[in-house]
Amino acid sequence: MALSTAAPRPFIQQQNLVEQVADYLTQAIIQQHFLPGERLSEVQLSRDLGVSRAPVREAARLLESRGLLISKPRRGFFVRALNAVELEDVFDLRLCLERHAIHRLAERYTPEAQHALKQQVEVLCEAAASNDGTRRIEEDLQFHRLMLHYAGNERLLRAFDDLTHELRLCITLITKTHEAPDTIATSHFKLLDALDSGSPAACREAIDYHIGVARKFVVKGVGETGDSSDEDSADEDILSR
Amino acid sequence: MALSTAAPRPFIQQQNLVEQVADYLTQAIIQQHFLPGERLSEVQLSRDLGVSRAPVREAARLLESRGLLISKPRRGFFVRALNAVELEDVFDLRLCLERHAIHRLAERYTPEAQHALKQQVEVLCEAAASNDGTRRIEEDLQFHRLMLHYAGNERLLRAFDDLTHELRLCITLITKTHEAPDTIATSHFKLLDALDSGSPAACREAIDYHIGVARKFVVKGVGETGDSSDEDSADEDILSR
DNA sequence: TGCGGCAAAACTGTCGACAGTCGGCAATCG
DNA sequence: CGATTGCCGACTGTCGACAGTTTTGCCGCA
Repeated sequence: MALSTAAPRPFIQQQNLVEQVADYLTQAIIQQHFLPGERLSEVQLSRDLGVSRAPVREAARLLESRGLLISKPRRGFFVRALNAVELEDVFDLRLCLERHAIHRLAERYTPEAQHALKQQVEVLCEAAASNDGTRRIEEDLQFHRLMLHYAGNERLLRAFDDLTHELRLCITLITKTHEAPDTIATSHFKLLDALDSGSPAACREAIDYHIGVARKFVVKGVGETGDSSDEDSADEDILSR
Repeated sequence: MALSTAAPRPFIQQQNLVEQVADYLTQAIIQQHFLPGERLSEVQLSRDLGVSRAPVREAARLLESRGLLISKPRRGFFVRALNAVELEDVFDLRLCLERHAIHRLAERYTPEAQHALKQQVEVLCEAAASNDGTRRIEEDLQFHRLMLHYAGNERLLRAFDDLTHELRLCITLITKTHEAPDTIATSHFKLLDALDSGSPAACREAIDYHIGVARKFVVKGVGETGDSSDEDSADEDILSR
């Protein structure tokens, strides 16, 4: 577990078309170039991107597994639209994961982890002062990702990453109702303090407060806006194992 | 939210080729027809199943997102092999999810949920008496799935389902070291009692004990057997956001 | 003017094919 | 005899095409 900071990747920049298309689609979705509920035409995307339909389909499947798209048989792919309930569920799960992570982290709080988190808070504060709302949120998420990482459970981290993908679905909504810069800073400093104290109760309280504030801001922003479109599905595939 | 116990699937046999291939691959993997670490040839699968490579590729991507396969660029798909650490992580995350779920469930414990869970425990006891190890585990998982379902968070349920897919990866290992039939029964009755009591502490204690026992059995079964093959990956894609 | 039905267009699901790449094997050189 | 290099086979990544289905737009009719 050395401090592998440098990325060993960019020897040659030959990544799959699938990944490229997936990245493009992800960016397009979170920047709302494709609106929630909108249908994505495979052929049109193929034409626009200058590739065939196969990579587009596979990229779309990838994004479906990440919760950014939804496929309906014989109908194609649609941009996922989170309604208020689904968003509440997302934050509830996030609370579940982060509670667990911060407890684990408190048990194995190395100086390395402490340093990395403090540094990220500084970056976060810097970003918070800027006007780039997306960057603010990304740095915020990165701080939490670091927490999950140093919690020492790869699978837990993956579950968190899956969640953040869905969170990014309504990132533009979040930017509008995000906390004030100084609130962000103090809120994260509280997390650091709780970790320094090593008290499980303090950690839980800090993370509960933190997620609670974020949830309040986001859910407030959604309201009735991003409702799940024309879903006629009452409760379909529930319990089908 | 009616009690839809029966599987609503097999109405018409005409589901996507992708799903059919995915189901076939899933079954083949958990029945160890494909061994962990084994490479899957797309063309061979296409020939064997009588379909073209496109559905096979998409199904493989689906299973990759579920953690059953791993794709290496230009190399193809390989059956995922969980090592001891990864399995520990899986059980740690499962504990995290189920703790949260049982707390939520205790807060909204309806007679309907109570009835469904009791019924499932009966099915489970019946299965436990049989010799079908796979069925025992499936009914066990189904009980927990019901708990997650009645916890009232769809996203939480999805995270759990993702986990169980990975759990099924070593289902044959689990069957060999699974708990004794009567132990299974009492262990689940304890969960029901804790829920009936409505005490968060009791719920937490019951679920911790329950998962802990399961973890012990499974991890013991893995030991050095299912190690992650020739993974030269020290710590690659960590922290690459 | 509004509505229902029909035909055409567009789209998805699936297929076979081609090119670039990777791994293994053999021949060659030190 | 061991290591290196070039070649060959197999396979993946990508493409264009076809069939069946869904959607759309138009036309006739009330």
